Amino acid sequence: MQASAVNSVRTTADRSSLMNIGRKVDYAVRALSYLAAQPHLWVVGSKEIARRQDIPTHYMSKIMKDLAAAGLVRSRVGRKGGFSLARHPESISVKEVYEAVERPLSLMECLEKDHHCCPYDAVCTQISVWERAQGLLAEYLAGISIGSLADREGLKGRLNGLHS
Amino acid sequence: MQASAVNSVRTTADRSSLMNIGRKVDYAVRALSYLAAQPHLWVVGSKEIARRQDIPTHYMSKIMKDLAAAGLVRSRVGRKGGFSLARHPESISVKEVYEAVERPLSLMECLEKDHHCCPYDAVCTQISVWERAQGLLAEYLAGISIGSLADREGLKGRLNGLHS
DNA sequence: ACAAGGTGGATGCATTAGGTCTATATTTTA
DNA sequence: TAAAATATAGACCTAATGCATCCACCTTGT
Repeated sequence: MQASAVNSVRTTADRSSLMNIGRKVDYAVRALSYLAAQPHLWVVGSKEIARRQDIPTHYMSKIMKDLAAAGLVRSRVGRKGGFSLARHPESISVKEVYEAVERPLSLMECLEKDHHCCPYDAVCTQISVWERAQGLLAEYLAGISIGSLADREGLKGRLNGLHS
Repeated sequence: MQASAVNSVRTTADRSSLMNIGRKVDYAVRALSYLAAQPHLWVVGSKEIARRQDIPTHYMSKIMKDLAAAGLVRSRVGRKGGFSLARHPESISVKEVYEAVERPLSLMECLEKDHHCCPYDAVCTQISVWERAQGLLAEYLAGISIGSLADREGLKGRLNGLHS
């Protein structure tokens, strides 16, 4: 009788989380992509987003909270409530989304400002390598907008479209 | 009288492993950097590497095993045994090192060949983004050689050098 | 008033990161 | 040949993390 039946189809076969973008970011991008394709300021309920993009319902609530806290979406509480983008879709980058739900992009602790991760940072030969790698990544992701990923139908809809 | 006293000075304050290069890779690069600065085919015992680069001794043994299995170092068993680079330092890339001790560089499961991580890959809007990001990263890391990171003295030695 | 929504937080579980230890096989050298 | 120093193989341990689920509460439209 309720929408809880389907859920994520993924197997538990997660291999490593090192150097991996997590599901949280995946889900966040999916959700925002869906919102990005709606009419301006259109409010969409979380159930709808979750269903169309196949995101675990309750988990997404937490994610949307993060996105709201970061100022990427606006939420409306109460009946007929839901979410809408708080900014122009073209102005929201994937890097921002990542940092909204995860943390500032950082390939190693050493690279975090004022973190002084290990006593050797003054003489470390690798720091500059990871720093540059991280810079490349950040620059690229900052250049990709949610607008460019807009998805009016949602994954489910488009997948079924292929089948028909 | 023994080398076991110091160990890693890092606090336990690891934050997240998502999108993080792990310590294993850090240690592997340190070890290879040290070997890269030795005379050609010079054999160095693991105790010495561990001491000079401040790597947990037993943990490093496991790492060296991976590096040997990947053909990056040659090992010599028995007394006076140890490790030496199996290839020219300039020909060993950081990407290879990463993949020797960790796994093939992959930002998301979806990107792994033939993994078919989720039912939506055919209609996914984000895959190409992560694919390109991963490509940039891989390309950059493939261009950095262990030779360019060679460290004759090791972190400890060079740090003390600064103090004097 | 009440139902449909978001908010905030407690809780849970499987896996991984990171590391230690021991037993064994191999080689040098005394 | 015995002993010492080394790598190898793998079992084992622990805290933290990833990925959720659930619930009690507060807001708002009808």
